[in-house]
Amino acid sequence: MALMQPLLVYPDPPPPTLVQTLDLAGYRWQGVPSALAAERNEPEEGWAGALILADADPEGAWAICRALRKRDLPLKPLLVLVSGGQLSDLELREDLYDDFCLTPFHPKEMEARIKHLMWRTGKGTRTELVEYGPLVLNLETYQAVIDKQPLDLTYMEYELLKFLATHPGKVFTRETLLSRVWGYEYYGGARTVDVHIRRLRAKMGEEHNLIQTVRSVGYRFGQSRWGT
Amino acid sequence: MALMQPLLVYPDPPPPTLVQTLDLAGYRWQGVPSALAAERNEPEEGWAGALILADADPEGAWAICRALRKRDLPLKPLLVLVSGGQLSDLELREDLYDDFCLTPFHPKEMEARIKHLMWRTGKGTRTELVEYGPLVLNLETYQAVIDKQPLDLTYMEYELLKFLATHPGKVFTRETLLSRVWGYEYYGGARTVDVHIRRLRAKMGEEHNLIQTVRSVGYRFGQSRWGT
DNA sequence: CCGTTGGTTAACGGAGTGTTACGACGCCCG
DNA sequence: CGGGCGTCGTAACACTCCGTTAACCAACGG
Repeated sequence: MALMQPLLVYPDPPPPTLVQTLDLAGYRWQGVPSALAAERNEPEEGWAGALILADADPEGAWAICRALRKRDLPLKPLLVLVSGGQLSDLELREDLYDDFCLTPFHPKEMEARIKHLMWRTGKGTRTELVEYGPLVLNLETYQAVIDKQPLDLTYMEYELLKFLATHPGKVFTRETLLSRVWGYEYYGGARTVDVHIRRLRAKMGEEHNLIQTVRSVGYRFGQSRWGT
Repeated sequence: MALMQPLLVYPDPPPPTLVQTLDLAGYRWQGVPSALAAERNEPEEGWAGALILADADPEGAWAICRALRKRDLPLKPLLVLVSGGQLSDLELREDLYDDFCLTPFHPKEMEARIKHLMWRTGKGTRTELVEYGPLVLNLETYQAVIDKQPLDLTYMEYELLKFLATHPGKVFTRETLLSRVWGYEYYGGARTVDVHIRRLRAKMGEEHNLIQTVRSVGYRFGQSRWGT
């Protein structure tokens, strides 16, 4: 059961039970203490996937997930380990993980999940696209297209639009957007969101009002899947 | 908290713990005893996904999975429930399921898996709804619909209607409404409530008198639920 | 250095909200 | 039967708050 590329594991060092499970299953792996280290220690062949323990240090764990997802190759099989009490944390972070496993975990279950995850992404759909009406986001190339015409978006604009477009219809407060798009510990004026929304609207053209403002609440992307 | 399409569940009837979990989470579901029944009883909207219990009758369960996968629309979110001893069974059947869960399961884990599966496959996510007769409030999108036609409500109108609709039949004094909808330490004229009630009634149309005034007391939403 | 990107601030306009005034209706009591 | 009183519906008005917008500044990276 040899794996060409190593698994990324957070934190470093991982707990003994996890080490034992991975070694017994024959996986190559490497612990990393931070997002920066993950980037720096990345092997030339790249990571085969990531295994993030979130029960001890949830904040750091989700930060890592976000960092990994925002990389040039956001498509890593990403498995998070959470405690039972953290199940509710998963709800608003659907996009940050591919699968999860409860701690304490059954070694066989962990192994099965890793295997299935590899299988899924191996034969997987390479077309990582987000589409909504005339808008298409290519998550691999970081390009946006509307009405078949390329959009020139900056990094933040792209991230904001991506987040909104992956949750169509849902209303988000500025605070939520700041925490989910900018980062959890971000502290800045809420008007920042307004301005970025405005720039997005300007670049997308006035003909499609894909982003609607819900007064006294926040912003919403697209129509509710629901209407009519 | 409703799902447009029902979940397919095998076997029929499912064990009580599963029934309870699904009902508590607010999912529509339907048990089917066989692959044939699954095809025959398929609702017009189709299945939202499948939940296959494999611990009691593995043979039958995998047969169902195979049948579902071979259909014209093979890509259903398919979740299998297996016991710890069956983990090795998963290995050779990677293509027959999208996710799995160990029995006995944690209700919250099951709910999280279903939700994540729905999200992954892009199918409609479970939306939090408040429904009463012809009125539907979508709490995620801050949209209101009556007789399948969208209502354009302001923030306060929406909040007031939401509060009333979540307590159908109950009478609230203006003071109570002011404190529960506007805020606890709100101090303002009681006629404020009247005006908002009026605007709500106007926007909802005169044909449904969903909001009734109880003279000298306050307002009530929906029909009173006095027995007789 | 200059150009790009991200974030802040302040002014402006307008939708949303609360108040007031007045008329209509019902109820009690003479 | 008919005032008088309290309650509710309605419309108009004024003000507050919120979102938009533009301009400005800071942090980069070449």
